[in-house]
Amino acid sequence: MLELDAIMQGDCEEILQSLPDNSVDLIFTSPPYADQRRHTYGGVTPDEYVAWFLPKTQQFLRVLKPTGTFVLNIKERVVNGERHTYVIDLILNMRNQGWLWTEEFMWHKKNSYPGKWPNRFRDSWERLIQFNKARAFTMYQDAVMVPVGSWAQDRLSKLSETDKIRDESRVASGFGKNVSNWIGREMVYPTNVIHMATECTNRNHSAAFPIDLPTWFMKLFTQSGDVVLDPFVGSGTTAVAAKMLNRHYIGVDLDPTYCELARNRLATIQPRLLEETEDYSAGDRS
Amino acid sequence: MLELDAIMQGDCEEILQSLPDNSVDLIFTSPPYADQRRHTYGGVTPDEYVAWFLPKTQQFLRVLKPTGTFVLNIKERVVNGERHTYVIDLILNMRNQGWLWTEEFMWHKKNSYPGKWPNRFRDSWERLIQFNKARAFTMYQDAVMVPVGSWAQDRLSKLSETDKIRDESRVASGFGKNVSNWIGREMVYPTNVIHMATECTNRNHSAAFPIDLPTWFMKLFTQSGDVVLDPFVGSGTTAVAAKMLNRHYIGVDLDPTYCELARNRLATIQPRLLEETEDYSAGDRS
DNA sequence: GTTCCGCATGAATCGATAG
DNA sequence: ACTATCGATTCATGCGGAA
Repeated sequence: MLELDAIMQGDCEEILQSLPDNSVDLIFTSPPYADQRRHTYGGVTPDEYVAWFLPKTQQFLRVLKPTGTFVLNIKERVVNGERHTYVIDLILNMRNQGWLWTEEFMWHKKNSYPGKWPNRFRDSWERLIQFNKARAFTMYQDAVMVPVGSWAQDRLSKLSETDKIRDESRVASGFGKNVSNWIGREMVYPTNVIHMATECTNRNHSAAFPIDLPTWFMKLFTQSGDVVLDPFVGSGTTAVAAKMLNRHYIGVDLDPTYCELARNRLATIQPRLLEETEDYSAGDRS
Repeated sequence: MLELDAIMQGDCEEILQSLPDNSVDLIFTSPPYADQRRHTYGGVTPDEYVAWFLPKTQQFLRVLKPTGTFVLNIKERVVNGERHTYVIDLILNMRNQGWLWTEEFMWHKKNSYPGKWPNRFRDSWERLIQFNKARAFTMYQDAVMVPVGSWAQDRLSKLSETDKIRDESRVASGFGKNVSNWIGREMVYPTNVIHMATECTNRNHSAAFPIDLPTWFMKLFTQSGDVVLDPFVGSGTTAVAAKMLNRHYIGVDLDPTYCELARNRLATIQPRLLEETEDYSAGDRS
C-alpha cells in the first residue's frame, strides 16, 4: 500500500503496482510530451509515444475508482510541418483499454509563448481530456460556478418594476420569456473552455501549468479528503493544489531532483482552513 | 468547367467532377455534422460519417491547388455519454488520402448553446482543422494582424455582418479607417484561438457560423481574385464573405431551398471597394 | 437621432416515457 | 432489449421597437 501525501521517486508504471485497485478519485497529470524532458524520460519520440504511454494508462485504469476521473493535459507537437497524431492515436487506444472518452476541455493559454513562423501562428491552446471508467462518475458542478456575464448587469439592472414582479403564471415554455428568473442570479455554470494564463513566475520550478488548473478540476471532481494522483508530478504543482484543498495526494516522478523540489514546495504549504473554502452552491438556484 | 461566382445545387461529390484539377485556392466549409440537418442530408449517423465524407474529401484534394488550403469546421457529438470518434477517425483517414494535417485552430463560441446536464458543461468550442496538399502552402499572415490590447481584440471580434453593411457610406470611415490608425503602432499576429459568437439572429437564414469566420480565413489564405470553394454552402455565408472580399466563389449545396437563399443573399451584397481593404502589412514588425 | 430594453433563438444533451 | 420521441434545462447575443 502506497503512502498518502507523499512524493515517490520512480517510474509510475512500477510504483503504482503497490496501489490497490479502485483507490484513487482523480488522476490529473501532464505527461512529458513527446520529445520533451528528454533528459528525464530518455526522449520518447512521437512515433513511440503511444506504445510508451499505454502500459501506464493501464495502471491508471486499475487504480482509479469507478466513480473517478482521469484528466490528461496534452498537446500534439508539430513534426515535419504537421501536427503529429499521437494524441488521437492515444485516445483510440485508450478506448480499447476500456476508457470512456467523456469530454475534451480546452485550455486557452491567454499569454502563450510569443513567436512567429512562416506557416503557423502561436499555439495558444492545449487539450484537457476527460476519461472515465464508468458513465456514472462523480462531478461537483456547483463548486466551479462563475459570475454571470456582463450582459446580465446591463440587462437585468434596468428592468422595470413590472418585469421584476411578473409572476409564475407566465412561466410557460421559454427561458427568454421570463427575464425575471434571472433577477438576483449571480453565478452560472462554466463551459468546457478554460481561460487561464500560463504561469510565468520563473522561480526555481517551471511548472507545465498554472496551479489554478489542477485546482479547478479538483473542485469539480473531488471533495475534501479524496485522493488525487499525479503520476508525472514534476515540480509538484498538482500535489500543492491538492494539499491546499485538503485532498490527499500521491505524486510520482522519475526525476529525483523534481521529487526533491516538489517535497520542498509542499513543506511550505498550509492547507486552507475549511472556512475559507468557496461554497458557490449557497446561491439560491431554485 | 464550373462557372465562377455561382451557387450550384447538387451533391458536391458529383458537381465537383466538372472542376479541373488544382483550380481552387481555399476550401472553407462546415459540413453537416453527424445526425444533423437530417431532412437535407438523410441523417448520416456518426458511425457512417467517415465513409460518407471520404469520397468528398478525395474530390477536394483533387481540385485544390498545391499551394491551397482546406479549412474544415467540425465538432464531434456526444453519443451515449462519450465524444464520438468520427472526427479523429476522419483526420487519420484523410492523412491516408494524402492530406497533411497542418494545424488545428480553435473556435471559442462565446455564446454557446445553453443547457445543464449532470455530467458535462456546455460545449463552447469547435475545431477548425487546417489541411494542406503540400508543405509549401500560401499564407498571408500580415492580413490578419490585430491591434494589441484587449479592448482592440474585443472590438475586432464584435463586428457583425450588419455592422459592416448597415450603412455603406460609413464603412470606409468606420472600422477600416480606425484600424488603419493603428498601423505601425501596435499590431501583432493572432494565435490559433479565435473568439467569435455564433449568429442567432431571428432572420430568414440561420448560419452555422458568423461571417467573420470565413472572412478571417480568406484573408489569411487567399488574396483578391482567388477562388474559394464551399461544398456545403448552406445559407451562403462563405460565398457572401468571398464576394465582399473580392474573391471568386463556388458554392454547392444539396438543398435547393438553401441554394435559393444563398443566391438571394448574394444579390444584395456589394463587394468592398479596393480602397477600403485593410492593409495591415504596412506595419513594421521587423 | 441616440440609447434602452424586451425577447427570440441557437450544430445541445440527458433522462423518462412510449412503441 | 433496443430505438424513437419529448420535455426540461440553460446563457449570451443582436434585432427591432420604444423611450
